[in-house]
Amino acid sequence: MKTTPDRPLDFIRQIIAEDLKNGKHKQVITRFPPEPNGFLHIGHAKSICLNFGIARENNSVCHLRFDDTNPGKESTEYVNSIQEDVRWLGFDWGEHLYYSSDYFDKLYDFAVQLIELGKAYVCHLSGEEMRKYRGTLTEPGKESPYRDRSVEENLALFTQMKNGEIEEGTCALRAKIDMALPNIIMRDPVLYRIMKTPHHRTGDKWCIYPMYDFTHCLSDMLEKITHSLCTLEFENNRALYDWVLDTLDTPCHPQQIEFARLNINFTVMSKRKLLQLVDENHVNGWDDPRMLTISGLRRRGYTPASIRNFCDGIGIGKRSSWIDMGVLENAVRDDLNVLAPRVLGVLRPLKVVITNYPEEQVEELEAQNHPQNPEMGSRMVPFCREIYVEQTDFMEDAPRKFFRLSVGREVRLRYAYLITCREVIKDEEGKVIELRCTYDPETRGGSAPDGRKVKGTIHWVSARHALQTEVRLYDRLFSVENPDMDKEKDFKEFVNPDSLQILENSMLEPSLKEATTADRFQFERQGYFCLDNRDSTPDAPVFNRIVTLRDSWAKLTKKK
RNA sequence: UGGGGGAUGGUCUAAUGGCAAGACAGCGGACUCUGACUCCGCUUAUCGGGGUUCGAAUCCCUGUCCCCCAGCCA
Repeated sequence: MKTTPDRPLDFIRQIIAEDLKNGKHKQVITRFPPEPNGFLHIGHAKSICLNFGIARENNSVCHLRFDDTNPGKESTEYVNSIQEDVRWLGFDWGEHLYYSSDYFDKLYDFAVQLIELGKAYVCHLSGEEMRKYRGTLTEPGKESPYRDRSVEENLALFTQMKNGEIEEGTCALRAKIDMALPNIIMRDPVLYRIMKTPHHRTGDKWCIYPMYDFTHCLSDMLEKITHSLCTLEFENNRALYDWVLDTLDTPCHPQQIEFARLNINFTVMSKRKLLQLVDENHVNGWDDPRMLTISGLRRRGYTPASIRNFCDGIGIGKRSSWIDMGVLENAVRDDLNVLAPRVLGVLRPLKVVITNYPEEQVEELEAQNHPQNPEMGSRMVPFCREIYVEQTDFMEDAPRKFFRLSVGREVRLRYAYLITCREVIKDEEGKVIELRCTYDPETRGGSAPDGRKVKGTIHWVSARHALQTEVRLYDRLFSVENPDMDKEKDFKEFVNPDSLQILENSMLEPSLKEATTADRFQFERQGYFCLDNRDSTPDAPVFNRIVTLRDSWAKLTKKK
């Protein structure tokens, strides 16, 4: 993994480098603060790589902190999946696992302090009323009639709130700032609300819970975070972050810095929308291989390194941007190209009978596991009279540049023989169901002693030895670049109906019987594949296509 | 409309007063027992208008466009 980037620092790393250089900080501490209310997705991966990456580059630590201040939406199921995902991505928080809920006692004390300072009050405005009092973008708000309660009264009321003596929704603790400020966030924001909901960690202990803006800055401060990195939509909240820390006169004051969140085209990124896709069965769960959740990517076959490389490659900036899905796909290809052993697998089989090959004969032919890397060795693949080739590798009326099978044309069977197509067998409906070919016994291994050039090489599998499997081909989940763009239509109307294609009759070379869920393969000329970690069984293997190979032939034919 | 941010090829990122660079995409070519990989070449950008300066993507003024904020969500 890269620890010293060979490119210029992004603006956040520049700030940090400067802070270190001028002695503002001796070491940096960052944090990744997910709310445990859903599964992590590729957008979180960007933040994880940033925060843990910065810590690693500076020989420091990044805290994992669950921001669990809204018990109705949060659960330990999510806590566990988030830890698994961060670890899988290759990061380690060491001893530094924290929960905002660990700070509830301290947070409560800080709230009391604020009241004593005359900087917070208990407000009995209803939600509806509070909205009216808040004003609008252009008009200032009005002060709450409860704003000038005495410190004693506020203290007493806040204690009652804490003790469960007040019903949910009847009042809330608010900061006393300024109802006329143009930044609406600062118009006496709510700090604590009553919620008689048990918490997944603190149980029934609390019936008041602190709001994000109050919790986050103080949690950062308690953990001595130096740089608190978050996304752009929190820019307005920074004023409140700073206000809380300034008025409480805390021993340290972390710096919040905002960066642009990740957007990728042909997908949606918000937890809310991902949840809808799951709940309404547009996909099969959070870990559906078409989902850009970490668990979905893992199941799809993406490597942690490919996701890290992707995140490092897209950069950190402040302008909202859209990354092309192709960049993500390219990141796995790059990684797998080096790592993945090559095998032969026929996705859509077409039977070929080699008429001049002895009926009972079987040959074992040597095949390289990775032509660019001889150290990965070789294996033996069986060959016999009947084989399968890819349906798309045969064409009846083939154009001149189609370097594959057609009557009268000669191609090379990868690592095997040169064969020539002699005859096409069709069923009653005219569908091609079999090819009759002859082979040249002099070309064993794939090269012709007379030196004749054969342009096309195709993959094949011995019919007698083939491993028959299910293969799942995935395509982009949405058929438009930005599913959210159309305000008239729901984003789910743009789900790509062909995003999952199941092939039940694929024929793979027999060595794949040994495959495990840890393996990833390149099916030559097709793409990268792995065993599905959920549905595959030893008796009925299921392979997922991680990503296709680049296909300049497909590109060419599409153009015409 | 008040406030907070942002604008560099098709996309993303760099250049921090001194030759606008890289990646992805695209196009063309070389190589090839994977139409893959690799390699070579090419097309394409500083939001508009003023100003400061020998020199501006960068500094100043001005305009335009885009994003965020009116949850007792985070």
